[in-house]
Amino acid sequence: MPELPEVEITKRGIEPHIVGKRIRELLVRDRRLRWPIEKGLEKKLKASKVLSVARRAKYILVNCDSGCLIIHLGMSGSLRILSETQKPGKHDHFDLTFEDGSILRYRDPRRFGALLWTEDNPSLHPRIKNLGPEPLESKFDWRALRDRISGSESPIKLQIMKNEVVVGVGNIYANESLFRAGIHPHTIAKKVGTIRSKRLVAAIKETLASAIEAGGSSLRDFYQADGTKGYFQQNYFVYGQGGKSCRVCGHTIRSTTTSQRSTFFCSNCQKR
DNA sequence: CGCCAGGCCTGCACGC
DNA sequence: TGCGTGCAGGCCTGGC
Repeated sequence: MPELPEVEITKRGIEPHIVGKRIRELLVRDRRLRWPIEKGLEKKLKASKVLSVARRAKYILVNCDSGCLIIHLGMSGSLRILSETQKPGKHDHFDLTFEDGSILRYRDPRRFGALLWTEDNPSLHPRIKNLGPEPLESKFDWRALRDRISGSESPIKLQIMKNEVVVGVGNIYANESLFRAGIHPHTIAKKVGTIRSKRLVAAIKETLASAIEAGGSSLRDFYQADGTKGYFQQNYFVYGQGGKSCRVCGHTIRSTTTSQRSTFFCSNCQKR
């Protein structure tokens, strides 16, 4: 499943192949994504030019001269560049084809992803305007975190997974970041003070940055933008490691549930 | 074959 | 009653 590092890798992967190109057509095979692809989008995109590609949270923004495509990969989505026509698979729901013959192909077996469109500034789009800070930007610091969680009685793990607190931290990296910060996932958020807020922010940044550097670790169904398989490193400290020995201290990694999501932690390394 | 994973929006339940 | 907050439900399908 693409988390922020995978989305960033995908964005970097497609960017050089589509910026500056003119769109031949949008070919939609199945409109039924998380929100149906709006009717008539094909017409709006015809002969548009791609100006730039950006990322906000887990959304990929394809800026065109006629408006902005907003792409979300959901849990099983991927984008890749094809240099020539290839027979589409069962879950290849749309293609964006270019005048030079190349194709940006979207695949998403579970259809939790989305293709949205705005002719406004994309930062004003309803899906984007209420998002919290980007984890890798300097604006996301311990004060920003503390200001958003200081009143909360809910577990810190839930807070860092909330998009209003910080974007791009899904279940895998929430578990990993809390391990790196030495904080038990069920710690009540408002009990995380200054020192631990600093540690947690640093841990989130390190965890995400190193995953991006590694080329995007992920679950099975992630393909890199060029179509080769992702690295599938899965050398996580705690995520998916229930019952195994902690790589740092040797204690057994515990697994539990937090609001219906799987949670992993080392009870020796992580304190409440 | 039944269940689970995952992101994230929506709607409900709860407490002041 | 109203509001903020927390949390469960639902979407979907491949893989165990």
